[in-house]
Amino acid sequence: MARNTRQRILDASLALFNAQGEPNVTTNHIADELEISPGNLYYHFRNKEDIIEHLFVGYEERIDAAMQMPEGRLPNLEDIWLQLHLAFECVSDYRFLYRDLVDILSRSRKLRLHFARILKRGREGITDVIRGLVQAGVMRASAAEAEATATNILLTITFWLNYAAVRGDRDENRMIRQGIQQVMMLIAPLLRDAERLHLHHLSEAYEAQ
Amino acid sequence: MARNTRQRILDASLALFNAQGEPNVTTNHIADELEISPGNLYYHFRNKEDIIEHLFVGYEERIDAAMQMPEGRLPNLEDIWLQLHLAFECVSDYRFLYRDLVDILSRSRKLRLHFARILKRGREGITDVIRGLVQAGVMRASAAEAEATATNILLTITFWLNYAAVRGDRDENRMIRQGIQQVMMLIAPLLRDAERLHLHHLSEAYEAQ
DNA sequence: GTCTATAAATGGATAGAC
DNA sequence: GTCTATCCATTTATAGAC
Repeated sequence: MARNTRQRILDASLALFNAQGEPNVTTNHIADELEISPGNLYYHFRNKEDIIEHLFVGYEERIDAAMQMPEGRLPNLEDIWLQLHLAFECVSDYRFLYRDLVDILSRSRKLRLHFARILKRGREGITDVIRGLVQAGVMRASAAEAEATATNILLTITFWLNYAAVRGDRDENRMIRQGIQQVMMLIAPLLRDAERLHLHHLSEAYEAQ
Repeated sequence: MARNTRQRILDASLALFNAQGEPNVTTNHIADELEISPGNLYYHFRNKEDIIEHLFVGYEERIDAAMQMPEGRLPNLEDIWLQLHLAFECVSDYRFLYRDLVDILSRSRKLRLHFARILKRGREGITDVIRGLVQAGVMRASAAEAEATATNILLTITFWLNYAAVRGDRDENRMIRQGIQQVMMLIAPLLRDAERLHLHHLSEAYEAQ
């Protein structure tokens, strides 16, 4: 049952962190939720930070997977849509991390380094896609505009859920859909007419679901 | 000296919150910093939340002032630059609020309502400017693009400092300059050629300072 | 207005029995 | 592996003297 309890602690912690915010969840809350003793929890993890670090490992795997672009060919608009979906859903599943991002990272040099690396990889992936679209003639953007757009997309993915939360939005799925639409609208002005039209069709279809 | 100590507590709190993050600053830290007793601090404020709420009042005045657009005429690019500067500097001066935004707002219905109102007003102000530029023929954007751009600018102003912090940026002034440039690059693709050129000239001059 | 002293509560963490 | 009991440190907050 060791593996089991350990995993249950991680699952319950993630759920509680996401629901109430990491600063508002104590190790006692987690133990209570699972109906185990605090001592038992501390048998499996050194401390709360240790739990967070293990959750982060799962997050990092998820986000790395979500950042994998189709190899050997240029992504089309549908591909991009899918990638955004994967990214936003990962962010959503680990939203506790983003909710108090600066504070959580400030406590751990390790997480700080890993997150910086994730941002860097995300930035590179997005930049590659944009450059590819420009070269394929689908998109028109100066080098500076391409850079700014990449930054902008990353910023939106990273903080969209916080923005939605602060505005008072509660509906999880709606938040994600709006985030994706927001990113798509950012790149729309850079697209050639045909693709721009295509994008708006996709957007309407998506909105209707 | 009552007024004096009260104000010193607010000043010291703001400085400490900004430097270390609000969750990491206790009322004892604040009292220590001022070399007054905790009891004295609690004579002037009911609790930590009370201090935050009073700081928020100052913030709200600042941000409201920063959102005032020139009346009776269309803003030009230089106006927009100035507005962004005022906005980013206000955000920077009260960055503790943005650093742990979701958590701080989650604790106080009052702050939540006020902040939602600020976002709403900001959104309206930005939308007005964009619409004005479109009508003046300076900018080209569909209604949906204009909406998305307004949202995007607001998102950037709100979370740029966090993004910079997470990337490991320390230089305060550099962060602000980059934030402004980032916003300007967002609207560049929507501008007519002449204004776009003008913007890039402004941008280069700004970068060189 | 300000201080000292201290209460009251919480949260993190450990020792030792089972 | 798990529990009970408990300790320690921190933080908030108040009472009462000056």
